[in-house]
Amino acid sequence: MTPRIPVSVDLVVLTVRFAELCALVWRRDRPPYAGRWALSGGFIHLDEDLPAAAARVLAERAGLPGAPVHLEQLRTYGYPDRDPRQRVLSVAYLGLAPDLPASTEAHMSWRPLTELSEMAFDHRRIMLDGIERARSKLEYTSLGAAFCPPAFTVAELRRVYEIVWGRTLDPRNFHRKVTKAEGFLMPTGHSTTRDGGRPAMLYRRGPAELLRPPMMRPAKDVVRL
Amino acid sequence: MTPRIPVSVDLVVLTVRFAELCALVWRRDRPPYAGRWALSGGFIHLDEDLPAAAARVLAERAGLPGAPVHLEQLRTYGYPDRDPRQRVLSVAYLGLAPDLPASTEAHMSWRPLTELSEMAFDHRRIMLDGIERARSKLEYTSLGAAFCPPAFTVAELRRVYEIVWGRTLDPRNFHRKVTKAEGFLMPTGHSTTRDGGRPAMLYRRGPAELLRPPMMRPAKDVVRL
DNA sequence: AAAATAGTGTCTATTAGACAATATGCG
DNA sequence: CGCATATTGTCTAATAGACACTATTTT
Repeated sequence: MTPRIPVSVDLVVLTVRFAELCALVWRRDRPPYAGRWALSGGFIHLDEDLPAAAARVLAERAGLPGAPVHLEQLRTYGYPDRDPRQRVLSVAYLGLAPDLPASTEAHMSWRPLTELSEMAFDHRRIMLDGIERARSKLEYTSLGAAFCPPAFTVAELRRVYEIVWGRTLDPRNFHRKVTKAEGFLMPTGHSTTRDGGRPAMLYRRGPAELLRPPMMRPAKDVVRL
Repeated sequence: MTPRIPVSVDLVVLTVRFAELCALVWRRDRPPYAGRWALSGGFIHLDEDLPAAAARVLAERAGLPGAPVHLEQLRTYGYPDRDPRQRVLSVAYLGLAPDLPASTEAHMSWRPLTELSEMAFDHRRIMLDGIERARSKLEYTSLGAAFCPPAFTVAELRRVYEIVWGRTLDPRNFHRKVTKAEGFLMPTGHSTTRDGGRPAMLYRRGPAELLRPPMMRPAKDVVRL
């Protein structure tokens, strides 16, 4: 007889708003961990693929149906006591989103990391793993643009990097790096003054997914979480 | 009622032998997929942590108890039809091992990739994901040494890189890179002539896990699998 | 000595890091 | 104009890629 285990999908959905890295969470209203912040999650259905379950949780539980969120599998958490009621295996997904309104209907809200020191279950560990994945993916992929609106300026992209990495970056060197990286940015032909000052060119995400050579975080930030 | 699913752990254990990248596999002797190569795996026990399950499968099913194998979680595969008998969720682990004898008792053998074009279930996809993980980890970590014996020469480490990446590397530039990388190699004070020619210094793995800046694969190999 | 492999050095191209100067909007 | 931000450019340091040379063993 093979042991069978309940399996859930939990989502670490990150965005950048008000110059802070925020996660999409809700406040539990019943035990266990009543009053603590929790990631959105749900049990997978018996005939459901994992990416489909993640998309469903994003739409139904996280309240972001159809939103342009980059979703990728993060890792699986299976420590037997992670849920005190019963053993639950959790396949965590990482979502990177532009600054979208949180669904009040789904009781979700964006909270900066500083407010999330106490979370339900092992959700803080999962969230920290997601943040570290996001930080390292900005180094060697073009995923930083997933935090931006469809058309964005180089400075807006730079602020994403600065906030996710927690370091200021030289605007001129950053500009050189991303505009010279083949396929990272596609000019839209338009510009905007929404950031003040001289109008900035607007770009869309290009087809390139990898950044070669990578843009390394300044060494100070390489410390483990 | 929450749906419960059987969960297995499958192991992609890789090594370098006879100048080839090899995976540890066994030949299935019953349906489904009778006669095909399969990864070692097993169902997780009800009270067992995932790393513990992976270690147990490595010892009992893969026949490598106590062997110095680097194990890390790879990813989770959950497509409903991946096992035709019943839905099984598989948490895959990647193992990197030195050239160890395969256990005949466990009916395991090391097979080069070229022999593994047809495998049971989705094991080829899992194995390819493991290989891609290994290839990319060689770029930015010191894990190449996990394929080597406890004491090894720079040339032996270089051959690991060459075989895993499928590219020849310049011996002098490689030597400079790894010997100047802080904490990658620790001199043992001994040397060996087992590779012929002038005696080579023997090193042990150093404490560093990350290689900064990374050693990038030549661009030709960056293509997706 | 010849062959084989290890290890060091040198030159150059590329890239990152620091920083100056110019451009173009707005109030 | 004066201010804010964008964009281009320049100089320098670090690193990678290409390649020559010397060192130390075995046969």
